[in-house]
Amino acid sequence: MATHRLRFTADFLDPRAAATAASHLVDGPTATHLARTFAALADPTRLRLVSALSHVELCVGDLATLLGLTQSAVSHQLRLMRSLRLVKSRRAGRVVYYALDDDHIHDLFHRGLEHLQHQ
Amino acid sequence: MATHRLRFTADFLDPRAAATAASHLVDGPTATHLARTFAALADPTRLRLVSALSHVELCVGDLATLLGLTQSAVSHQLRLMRSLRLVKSRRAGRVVYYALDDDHIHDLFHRGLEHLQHQ
DNA sequence: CTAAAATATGATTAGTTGCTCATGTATTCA
DNA sequence: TGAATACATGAGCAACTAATCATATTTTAG
Repeated sequence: MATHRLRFTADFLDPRAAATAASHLVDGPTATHLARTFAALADPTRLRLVSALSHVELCVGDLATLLGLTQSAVSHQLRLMRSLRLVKSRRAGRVVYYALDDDHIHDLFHRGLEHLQHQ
Repeated sequence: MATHRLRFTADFLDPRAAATAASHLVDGPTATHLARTFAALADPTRLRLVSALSHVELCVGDLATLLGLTQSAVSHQLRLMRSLRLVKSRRAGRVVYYALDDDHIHDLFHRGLEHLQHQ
């Protein structure tokens, strides 16, 4: 949580508040990493894929039919989601089944939904 | 959570799995709305602003100094964050103080951090 | 009233993104 | 082996985004 030490010689209007803020400020690399995690959930298609896969695994074609998208669009998104460890794949013959890789993702997704309903 | 009724005459490879997925699939508008929430946290600068404001309010200039950004860049982000109800502002003379508008946002932010550390 | 300080905002731009289209790869079946 | 099925992928494009630069607005001090 704490960042590198700061010189408060810079003229802050409120040095005390700035010091408090600084002690909680996340550093750049951490912020970038965390931003990538949220960015993974910052797209309607990916959110719908997460919700579809939240209780059952599905193959690419069925996901495409379900969401009303082309197979290509879904496959591109799944590749991205796999690189981000959101989903994992399992091959069965010529069919590839996708499932959530991690409960945490579904948890974040659910927290987000709760946040929506609570306002 | 449940979406509109689906015709399963479409040839799903696995109709049972598809029906299960459909019952959990979020609809388009909800997904779009939720995506906007996550998108608000999908930027390193906004995440750092949230962390800075997590325990204290700060004025625009001090936020800019703290993050090492221009006043303009910070002001633009704060305007966006205000429109998304992430932060609220309070004017005191010619200084405008910003604070988190909602505990839920800090909660989501924290959940995300936990997710990072847990892998 | 005027200058200065603090913040807000419009225009522009480089970078990113999500989809489509065409094509490539892998696997099964006749 | 060859056709068909399921999925993956590269190129290209339109839409979006976050920063910069210049300028406008608001408020205080003199």
